[in-house]
Amino acid sequence: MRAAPTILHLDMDAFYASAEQAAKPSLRGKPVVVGGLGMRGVVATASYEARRLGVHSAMPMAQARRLAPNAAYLVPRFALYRTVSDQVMELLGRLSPLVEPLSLDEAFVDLEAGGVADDSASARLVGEQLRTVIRAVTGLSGSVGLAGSKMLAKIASEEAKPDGLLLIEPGTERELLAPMSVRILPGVGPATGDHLRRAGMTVVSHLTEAGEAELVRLLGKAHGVALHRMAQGYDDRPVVAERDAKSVSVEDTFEVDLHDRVRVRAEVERLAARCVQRLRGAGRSGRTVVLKVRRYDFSTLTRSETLRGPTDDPTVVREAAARLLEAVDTTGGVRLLGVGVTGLADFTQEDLFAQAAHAEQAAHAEHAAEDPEGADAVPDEREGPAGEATGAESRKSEETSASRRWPAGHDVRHDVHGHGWVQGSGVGRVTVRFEEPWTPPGRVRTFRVDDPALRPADPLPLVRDGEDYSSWPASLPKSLSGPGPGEGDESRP
DNA sequence: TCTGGGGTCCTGATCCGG
DNA sequence: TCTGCCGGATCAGGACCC
Repeated sequence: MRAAPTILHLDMDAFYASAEQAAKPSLRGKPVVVGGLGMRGVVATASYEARRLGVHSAMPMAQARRLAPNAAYLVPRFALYRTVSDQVMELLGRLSPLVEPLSLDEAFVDLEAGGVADDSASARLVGEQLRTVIRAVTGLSGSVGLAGSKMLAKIASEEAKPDGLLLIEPGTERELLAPMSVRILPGVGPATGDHLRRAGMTVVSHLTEAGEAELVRLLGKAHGVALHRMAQGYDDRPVVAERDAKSVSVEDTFEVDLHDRVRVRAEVERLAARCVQRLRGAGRSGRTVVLKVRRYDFSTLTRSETLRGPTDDPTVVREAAARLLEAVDTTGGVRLLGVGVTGLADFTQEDLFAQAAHAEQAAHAEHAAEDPEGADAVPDEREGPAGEATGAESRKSEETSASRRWPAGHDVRHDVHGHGWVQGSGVGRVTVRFEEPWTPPGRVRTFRVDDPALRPADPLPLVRDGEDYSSWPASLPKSLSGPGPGEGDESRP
């Protein structure tokens, strides 16, 4: 175990919801819920105001609406979140070459590898500066955990939330962990948590007392050994800067269960095309095609087929997925379909067999009728912000064209009233609130959905004319053995 | 009242070849 | 030729994570 707490874990607070509040002044201080708005949507992120009402991630949207009927409900805008995430990751990259992003809003940083910290004091200084700079650049708050390992750094940031920093001093790990719920350990979810609880183990100290042999007996080799180590605070997983994806998949849950076999087949073909599009976008090919089917009763099954070589040919993947579907009983209804590819290889290793098959097929039929690039993966109406977030929704739900063109929360611009966002739409009308991230809460107006003066718009940056942090963290002491940083943890760059 | 989408990793069963 | 053993590949499912 390393001595110094120089692994940093950053976790942006209620990221999607906070970004929406930053973009929409009228929502600040109010409960905001971001997630799928359809009948079968779930909560992706709830603002802290909404959490106080009992709303949390992964909760069915219908339940959230009952708990917080007056909250603002918005569809996710990944383009905006990715922009903010890129800004944050760029700042982290200035601290160290070893940055491991876990998602859009979370990452590990090895500060020692970056030469910016080698003890508690210097690590804390970097952490506090980072929080300050992130707030200045993005307008959002993030919580920082610092410890000697990834597991503890993550636990620390969790404990620091929201908008805080916690450093776990070396030597204090075990007593800190001892009284905590077993659920804080990575790898302990609902099932394992239940399992352990039935064996009388609810807190971390119970795990260390039980011993490795007992945990292996209960949970199996890999899980048992790993958990026993984690419970003692041991975790030597390194921060890994880049890791290759091992699979690519797409899936859709349908607003209403599918019963028509023809429709099911058509959806599988569509998903296969989308999957290949993503695969090609990543410059990869894959060898194993996986079909996923969730039935009406939520039981899920997968079927897979391994080809003789990696492929990125839409025809090959589509046909494999179709074959797999033939072996699945879908009577009773299908709730979800998914198509994935694993066993990824580099794009250059073209599957000769598939190439030959495709060439042969092309020779037989003029394929003007269908586009092998997967044109049917592109939603019918691509104009406007409805494209990315709700393209799939629009085809499978009964939504009106109004809600398709004007998704809740998306930005718009009006010739007369300026920049705003869609508060709601329906029965031929769209309601817009006109405000910008740096204005006071704005006015609400309603228009016809086909008002020519109203157009979709790109998100605005969340911060305007921020301070210049382009030289950060140059002000940090390069020589860590020198006089060292000041005691204050609020030293601004 | 229900339970998203995109991933990772592990386990156990089965098959196959040496 | 038969049998047993072993290891690798494949397949399906489950748990977990954000």
